[in-house]
Amino acid sequence: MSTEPIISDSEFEPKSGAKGPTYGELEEQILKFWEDNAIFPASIAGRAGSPSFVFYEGPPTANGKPGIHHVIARTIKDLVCRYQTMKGFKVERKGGWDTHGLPVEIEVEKALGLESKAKIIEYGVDKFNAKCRESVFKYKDEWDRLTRRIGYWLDLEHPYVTLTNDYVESVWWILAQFFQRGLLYEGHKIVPYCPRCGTGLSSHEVAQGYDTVTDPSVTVTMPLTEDPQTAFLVWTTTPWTLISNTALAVGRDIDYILAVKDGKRFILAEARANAVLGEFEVERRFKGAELIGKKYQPIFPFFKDAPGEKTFSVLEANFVSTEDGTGIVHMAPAFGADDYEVGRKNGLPTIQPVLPDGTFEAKITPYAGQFVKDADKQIIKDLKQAGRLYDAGQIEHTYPFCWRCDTPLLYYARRSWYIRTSHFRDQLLELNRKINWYPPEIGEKRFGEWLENNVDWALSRERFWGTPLPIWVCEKCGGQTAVESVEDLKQRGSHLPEPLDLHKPYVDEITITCEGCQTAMHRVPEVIDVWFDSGAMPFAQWHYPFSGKDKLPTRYPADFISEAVDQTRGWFYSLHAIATMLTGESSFKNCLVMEFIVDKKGRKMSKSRGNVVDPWQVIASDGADTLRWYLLSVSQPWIPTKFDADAVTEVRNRFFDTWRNTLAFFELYAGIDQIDVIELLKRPASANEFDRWLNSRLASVTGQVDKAYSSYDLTGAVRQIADFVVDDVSNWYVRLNRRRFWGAGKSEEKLDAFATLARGLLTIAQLAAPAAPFFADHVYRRLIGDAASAWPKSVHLTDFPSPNAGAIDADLESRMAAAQRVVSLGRAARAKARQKVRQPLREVTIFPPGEWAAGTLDGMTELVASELNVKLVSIRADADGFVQMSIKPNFAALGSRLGARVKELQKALGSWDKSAIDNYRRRQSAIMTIGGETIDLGPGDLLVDTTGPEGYFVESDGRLIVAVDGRLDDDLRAEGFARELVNRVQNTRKKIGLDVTDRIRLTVHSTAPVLEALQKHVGRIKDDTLSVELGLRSEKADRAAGHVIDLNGQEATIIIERSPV
RNA sequence: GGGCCUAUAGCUCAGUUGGUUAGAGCGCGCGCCUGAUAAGCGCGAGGUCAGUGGUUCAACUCCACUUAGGCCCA
Repeated sequence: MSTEPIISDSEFEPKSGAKGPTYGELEEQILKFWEDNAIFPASIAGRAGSPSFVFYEGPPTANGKPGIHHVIARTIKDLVCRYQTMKGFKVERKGGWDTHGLPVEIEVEKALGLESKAKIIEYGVDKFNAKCRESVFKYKDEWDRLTRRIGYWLDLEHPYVTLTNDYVESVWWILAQFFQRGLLYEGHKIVPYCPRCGTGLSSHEVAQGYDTVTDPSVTVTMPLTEDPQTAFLVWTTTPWTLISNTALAVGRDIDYILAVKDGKRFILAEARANAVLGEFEVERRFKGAELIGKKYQPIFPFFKDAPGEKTFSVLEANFVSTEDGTGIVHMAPAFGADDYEVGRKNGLPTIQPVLPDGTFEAKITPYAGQFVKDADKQIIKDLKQAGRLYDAGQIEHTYPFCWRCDTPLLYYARRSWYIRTSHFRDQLLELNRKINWYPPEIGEKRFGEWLENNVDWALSRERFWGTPLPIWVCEKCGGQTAVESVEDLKQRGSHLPEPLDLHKPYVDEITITCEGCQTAMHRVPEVIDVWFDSGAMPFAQWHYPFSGKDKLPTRYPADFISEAVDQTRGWFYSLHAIATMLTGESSFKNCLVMEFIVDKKGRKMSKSRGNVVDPWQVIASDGADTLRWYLLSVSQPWIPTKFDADAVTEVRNRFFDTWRNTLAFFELYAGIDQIDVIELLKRPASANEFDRWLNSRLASVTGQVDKAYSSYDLTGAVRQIADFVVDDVSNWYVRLNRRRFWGAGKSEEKLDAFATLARGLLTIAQLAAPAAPFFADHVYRRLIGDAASAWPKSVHLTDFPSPNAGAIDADLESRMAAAQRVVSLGRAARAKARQKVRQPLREVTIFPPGEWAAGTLDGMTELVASELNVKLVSIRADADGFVQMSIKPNFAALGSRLGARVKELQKALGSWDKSAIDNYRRRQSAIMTIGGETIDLGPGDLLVDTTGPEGYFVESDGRLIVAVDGRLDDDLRAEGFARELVNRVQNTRKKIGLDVTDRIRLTVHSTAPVLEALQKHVGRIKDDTLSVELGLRSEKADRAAGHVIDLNGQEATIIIERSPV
C-alpha cells in the first residue's frame, strides 16, 4: 500500500472566496489530457473485435456559425456514442460536411451582388462555383473548435465531404442503379416561377415574398355533355388558367346538390349552395362519387381536342374542400402542384400555353403576347359574353411575389427529373414501422403520414452548385444513358477536363457517343436535390462501392441517428428512401428527434431579432458540461426548449457544485489520513447500515440510469443522477456520516465510510461520463490517481457499471425513506413549536400510516432521534384518542368499480364516528350498504385523514403523523446552551482561519446560570471543539479580547487561542 | 390553407390507462441547520392547468373548435 497521499493538491480551500480552478479551466485541462493521451482513439481501439454500434453523423453546412441548437444536437449524439462505447461496443464516428445546394448559392449570390440566373451565367459558372466551394468551409474552423470544446468526440480528421469526386462518384453510382432499374424519369414539376427572372424559386425564397392583394374571384359554368341544360359551378381566382382547364375535381364523400335557380340548373356542394346561390330549390342530393366520370363542355376552344380519356371529365381528388368556392375544383395541371399530381395519375395532358416570360403564346389569339395576369379582365369579359360566367367579384388574399423584383409568381410546370419513390410507398411504410422513433409519434404521424402521401421525388434542380445529374441525352435519337463511375466516364466520354472536376461547368463539356446513332450525347443541364447527397451518406461516406465494400457490412445500417425535427422530410426521408430503394432495408434503427431551442420568450432565435445565444459565452461562464447537462435535463429534447442562461447557472450551483464539494470533502479527509483509494476499493462490502443503504441506492440508481440511457430517455437518466448526488449522497449520506470521516486513526468503521463514498463517487463518475464527460473524468482521475495502472487512464475507457444486484436491499431503502419522511415532518412540527433544531427536546411520537409494515422504522429510531434532536422516539400504532380523524373514498380505487354510486358512498361515510373510522384504519376492511346493495371494502378503498391532537405540535402528510413534545426542562435547557456554545465556537474557529485539525484553549465568560449549564457538558464541548482546555469564568471579560456571542438570549464572551499541541 | 409539436405558480419544468388536496427546482418572505458545500432544511405567499364548448358520477388528462409560439408543406 502506498504511504504517499494520493491527493497532493486538494481542491478544498477554506472560505476565502477562491474555489480553485473554474469549470472552464478544468475542462481545458481535461481536453489537453484527452489529446495528449489520444483517449478518443483509444476508446475505439479498446473495443477492437467487439460488435459495432453504428452511428451516422448528419452533415452540417459550414457556411454559417454554429449556434446553441447545434450544441444540444452534438451533446445528444456524443452522449449516446460514449454510452455505447462504455457498454462494450465499437463506435466509430465519422464527421461529415454538406457542401452543395441552393442556400450556398444564395449566400454567394448576395455576396457577389448577382440578382438572377442570367447574371450568374454572365459572371461565369466556373467562377461562381469556385466561390461556392470556398464559402461552404467559411466557418469550418469555428465548427471544429466548438465541436472539440463541447467534448463531442467525432473524427474531424477524416470527414466525408459531399463535393469531393469520390463522394459524387458514389452518388452517381446510386443514381445509375436507379436509372438502370427504370426508377428515374423525366416529367414536369410545378414550381413557383418568376417570369421576369426566368427562374423557379425555392420554398424559402417564396416564403419571403407573400403579400396581401386583391384578385378576381369568378364562378363559371361547365355544362354537362349529357345534359347541356345543367352546369357545374366552378370557382377560381386565376381566370387566366381557365384556358388550360382539362378537368374538374370533386370529393367522393362530399354532399352535392342539383339546384334550380331562376330556371337554371346547377351542380355544386351543398355546403356552399347558400353562399354561392342565395335562394334556390334543391332538386336532388347525392355524393360526389356519383359525379365522377361525367363529361362536360370545355370552356375555351383552344384545346378542345386535347388527348386523354379522362380529359374534360370529373375526377376525384382528396384535396377538395367546402371551405370556399363551390366544392368543384377547376384543374389546370400545368399551373398547380395538386392539379399536376391528379393529372398525372389520370393521364391528363399538361396544357401549357404560357411562354417563359409569362405571356400567352401566339396560338391563344385573343390574348397572345399579354401577361397572363393582365389578361384576366378581358377573359372575364369574354366569358360573360359567352354566357359562361355565373358571378364575378374580387377577393383579398395572400399571394407570393418574387423577393427580388416583386413580380407576381406563377405556378408553372417545368421540366424535371423524378425518382419513382411512390412505387415503394408500401415498403417505405413497412420499413418505417421497424424504426424506433423518439418520440414515437414522429414516426407514426409526421413521418408516417408524409410517407402515406408519398409522391415521386423531384430530383433535379435548374441550378449550378450541386452534384450534376449523371444522365447524357442524345439530341438526335433521344437515347439516354447514365454514367455510373469515373471509370465509365473515362471510357465513354470525350473532352474530359484535367484535372477531373465532376462539377459544372466542366462536366457539361464532356460528350458521350450515342450507341444507337453514333451522335454526341450531352449531359442534361440539371444538378440534383442536395438532400440526395446527404441521404446517400451511408454509402458515399465510404466511397461505396468503389472502395468501401469491406467496410459496409459492419457499418450499415445505423443503430442511431439524431437530428432536429426539420429533417423529417429532409435527411430522415432521403436516408430512408435511398436505402429502401437500394438495399430493401432502412438505413437507421433508432432516431431521436429534437425540437428547436427558442429564446426565453418562446420565440425563434434569429439574427434579425438579436436573440441568438452565443454558445461560447455560456461555456465561458459556466462550462461545457454545465451547458450539456442543462440542455439534457431541462426537458425532453423533443419538446421545444426555452433557453434560459440563469437556469444554466442554476445547474452549476445545484448539481456540479454539490458533486464537486462532495469530492472535496472526500479529498480533504482522505488527504489528512493519507488514504489510498485503490486499496480502499478492494475492501469487502461494509456491514454498516448507512453504507449498505448507500450501496443499495447506488445499485438501484445504476440500474435505472442504465435502463434510461439504453432506451434513449436521456433526460430521465441525468435527472436521476443529479437527484442521487444531491439528495442521497451529499445531503443524506455525507451529512449524517461526517463524524465517521473525521474520527482519529484508521478504524474499520472509518475505512468503511471512505470505501463507500469512494465507490459511490467513482460509480457516479461512470454514470455521468456520457453526459458530463469532462467533470466525470476529472472526478475519476482524482480518485484513481496516475499511479494505478490496473485502472484505465480515463473514465471513458471503463466499462459502464452494472448494478450490483446483491447490494440492493429494498427493505432497507424503504425503511430509510420512511425515516426521511418522519424527519421531514418532525422538522415541520418543531418549527410549529418554535424550537430550533439545536435545542434538544424530550420526545417525538410517530403514528405510522396503516400501509407501513410492522417493522418499517426498525433500526431507524436512533437516526430519527438525532436528526430531530430528541431524547425519545415513540411509535404508537393506535391514533384513537390522540388525533382527530376523517375518512373519504379512494376515488381511484372505487370509481371504476362503483361509478356514480361513489357519491352516495361518500355521503354515507359522513355519518361514521371516530371508532368506526379507526376500525377501518386498523383492519382495512368494512362492509357498507349503498342503495340496497352490499359493498365489500378492502385495503386502500377508503382513505383516512388525520388532523392534530390537542397539546402537541403535530405535522401530518395525510397518513403519517408526527407529534413533538415541545416542553423544556432544566436538563434540556442546559444541553441547549452547550450545543449553542459549540456552534458559536465552531463558527468563530472558521472565521478566524483555524484549520479543522487545530487544537485550541477555550475560555467562556458568562452569567452563572449559563456557566452552570455548560459545566454539565464540559466533556462534550471539549471534544466537539478540539479544546485541550475549557475555562468557565463568571467575571466580566475584556470584550476586546474575545468574541461576544448570544446564547439563547444570554450574553457570553468566548476567547479562543491556538494550542501548540 | 393543410399536417404535426408546444401552452400547467413570477421563471424553468413534472404530472402514469380520466380518480384523494395539481407537484419539483429557482426566485420572493419568515424561520432554521452547517467541522465539505455562495450549499441545505422547514414554513408561507403564489395556479380561471391558454380560451370556449362537449363526453363522463368524475377532465390538466378524452373529443371539437378558438387563440398564441414553433416545424414542415402548400
